[in-house]
Amino acid sequence: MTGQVRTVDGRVAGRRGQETRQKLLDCLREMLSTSPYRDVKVIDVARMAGTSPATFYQYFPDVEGAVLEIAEEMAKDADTLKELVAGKSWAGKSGTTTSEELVDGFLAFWRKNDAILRVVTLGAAEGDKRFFKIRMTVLNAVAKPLAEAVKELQAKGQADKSLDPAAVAGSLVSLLASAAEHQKAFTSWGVKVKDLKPNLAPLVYLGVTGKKAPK
Amino acid sequence: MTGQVRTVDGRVAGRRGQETRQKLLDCLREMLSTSPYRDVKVIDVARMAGTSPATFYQYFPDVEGAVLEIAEEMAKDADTLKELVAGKSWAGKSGTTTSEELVDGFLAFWRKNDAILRVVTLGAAEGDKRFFKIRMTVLNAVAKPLAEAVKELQAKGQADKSLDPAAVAGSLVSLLASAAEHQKAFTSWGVKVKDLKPNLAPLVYLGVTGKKAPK
DNA sequence: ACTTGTCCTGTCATGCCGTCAGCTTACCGT
DNA sequence: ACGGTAAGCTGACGGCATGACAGGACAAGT
Repeated sequence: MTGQVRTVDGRVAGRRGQETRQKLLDCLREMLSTSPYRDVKVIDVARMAGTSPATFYQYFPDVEGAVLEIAEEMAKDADTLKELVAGKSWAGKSGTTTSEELVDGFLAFWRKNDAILRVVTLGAAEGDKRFFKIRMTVLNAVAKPLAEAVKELQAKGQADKSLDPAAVAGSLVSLLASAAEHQKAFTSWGVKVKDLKPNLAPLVYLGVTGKKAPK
Repeated sequence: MTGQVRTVDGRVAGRRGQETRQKLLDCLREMLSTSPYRDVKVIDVARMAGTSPATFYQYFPDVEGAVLEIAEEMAKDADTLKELVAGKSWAGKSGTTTSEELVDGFLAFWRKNDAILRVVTLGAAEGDKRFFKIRMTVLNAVAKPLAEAVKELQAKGQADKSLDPAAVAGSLVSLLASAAEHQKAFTSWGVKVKDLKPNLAPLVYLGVTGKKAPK
């Protein structure tokens, strides 16, 4: 179903080939987290993988193509983020717990994938549809269930109905993404990294429920 | 005092030189808004400016150096953002107006400079101190006075004192920046561009005052 | 050992990078 | 008007990355 892995010139990749391919992806990932995206060169990736540039071009059309591969892998992984929101309660103190766990889980995911997410974010901002779609997959993993939660609270009359649930959820997820990507900014505002969660969680709670977080 | 403009090899730039330099910057700016950052080449900028690559290198060490120049210019411009918050009232309905004007002004600024801000954001995320500083200058133009406003409200007992004003202000500014940079994301959530302001403004109000926005 | 298809790399044409020497142009004092 | 001086620009060049291809190495089955 998922079609075998293929080289650029159409051959199917065997065991050894897939290993090489994977090694190239791993090295590229490593490279992305140590050099500016603009400076990542095929030749460096190939060197690090102990192979030649020609080999790289056998498996990927260019650096961007390989980056997309890594990004898609990560997007699959983002599915686990759904469970941070789906089926969770926002009532009273358990709502506080929910928001804290959401912030924590989201920040952890971003931190784990920060290098690739940086590139995805850039690509999306530049209007590249493929990167945009990947970014939306990640954000939606949280935003969709979050919007559902807001809608339910509104239906129960426990939240401000004048707000669009999708907009609220989207805003909160954007906030989390931005905070995760630029943690250093908060540090320079005097907010220590370990204080990030206690400061963001009440805002999430506030956004979802429209009420101050209970003690 | 502000030292004249100098070429890379130390000559002082005269009238004609400054014109060329400026033309190169303008073309680079244009280029950034039409091509992915990774694909912006010195030779293209030079061609567009009707000059040669060698001339480019006379005024800038490399593409990044020229980008920094553009970014610094923009950062100066960001000073006007202060007035969106400084001295504004958050009481009752005038608070609604304040938050709406803030959202509007901020989004407009970001839209106007989106290409260069994209690169600045990337550079900052990659840990480049020069880009980080520029980004903070822009964000602080809003975040600092906003934190002041929150602090004052807290002092008057009109806002939740358990939250760090700097963290709240930083979060809200991050949210605005993220929303501005990824307006298309909201569109894909079914939030039209013109609905962005009415949806973000109440959140800002909510974040600052801790209360639901009045009608 | 031979065949077959996968896998890798040497090599090459092309194009961008970044530098330098040297030519042209503008400005200034006399 | 004229020459001197510094600013301004570019052609040319070595170096390196890109991307394509053909051919050799290798593994597996017969």
